[in-house]
Amino acid sequence: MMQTEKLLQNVRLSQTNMRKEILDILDDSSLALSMNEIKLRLKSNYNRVTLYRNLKVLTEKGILHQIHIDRQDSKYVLPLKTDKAGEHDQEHLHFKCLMCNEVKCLTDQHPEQVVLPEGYEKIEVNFVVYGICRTCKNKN
Amino acid sequence: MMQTEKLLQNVRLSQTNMRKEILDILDDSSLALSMNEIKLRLKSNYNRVTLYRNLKVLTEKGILHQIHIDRQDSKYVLPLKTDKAGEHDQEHLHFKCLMCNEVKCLTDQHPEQVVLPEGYEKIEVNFVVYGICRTCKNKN
DNA sequence: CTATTTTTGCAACACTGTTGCAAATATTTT
DNA sequence: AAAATATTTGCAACAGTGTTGCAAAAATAG
Ligand SMILES: [Mn+2]
Ligand SMILES: [Mn+2]
Ligand SMILES: [Zn+2]
Ligand SMILES: [Zn+2]
Repeated sequence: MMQTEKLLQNVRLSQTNMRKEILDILDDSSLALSMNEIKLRLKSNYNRVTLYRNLKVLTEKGILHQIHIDRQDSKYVLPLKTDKAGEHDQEHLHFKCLMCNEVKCLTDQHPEQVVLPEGYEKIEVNFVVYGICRTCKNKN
Repeated sequence: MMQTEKLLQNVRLSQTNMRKEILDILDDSSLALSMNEIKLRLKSNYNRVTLYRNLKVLTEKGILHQIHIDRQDSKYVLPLKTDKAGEHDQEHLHFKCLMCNEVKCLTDQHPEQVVLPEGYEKIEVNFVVYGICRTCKNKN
């Protein structure tokens, strides 16, 4: 069980049911989840705008990390997952399987440091590899 | 002037006005352009669905390359630009300036080869770096 | 417990994605 | 070049996400 209360407290956000559920859902999931996948796992029928606003604020506060898969897909992960603390500390790639659509963080490899042109400043990165996962490959 | 006719011919797509304009617009642009930025540069008022379908089919045929910036932004480039032929051949990073929102292909650097877990197959990559460009940096 | 602050749900609108279908246009065949 | 065929376009329509304003509800501070 994760200390959701602590996470919210640290960034001075109220402890609401939806927020605690979102964090629990992501803590339990081994995959990055979309807004809709999170919505389907919520216990009650919350409003979609509220979910949108909560994912947004949790991302802005740095509690959640948003992966931009493509125009119609974006996924969220909880870097401080109970069983994975620390793995997310460095830049890493993400993998989206084009058959099953699952998204995984490839935290065991770290891309070399990005070198930008003179005068450019890096703030954040979004690295996604698209392909076929092992499970899907073994199915056909 | 680019051989738009050749490009379309090669993939057996009809030579329509919109398609030729799209290719000309991207050939002229030093930046990756969004659907809307392309729409604004079109000579006549084409239908947005048609533009969407053309960008889609041109991307599927491999003539255009689509960069997934984030959930509300995706950009298109013409890798075979008249003055840049070949630069796009290898995997490369893209840079989005969070102040001016411009997106550039960083074709002079190539990230090291991606290594995936055993059994995974890579099909495509999408690497985006967010930050501040030199121009914007010099403004403040 | 009360006052204050924050969050929620709802309505409303914007934009992109997506499909079906008939009309228009491009290509192929005679 | 005209007719036949294949492809593309524009329009209507709907879906999903993003986004804001605002009043009601819930959480937090005093
Ligand atoms: Mn990640
Ligand atoms: Mn590029
Ligand atoms: Zn898969
Ligand atoms: Zn800039």
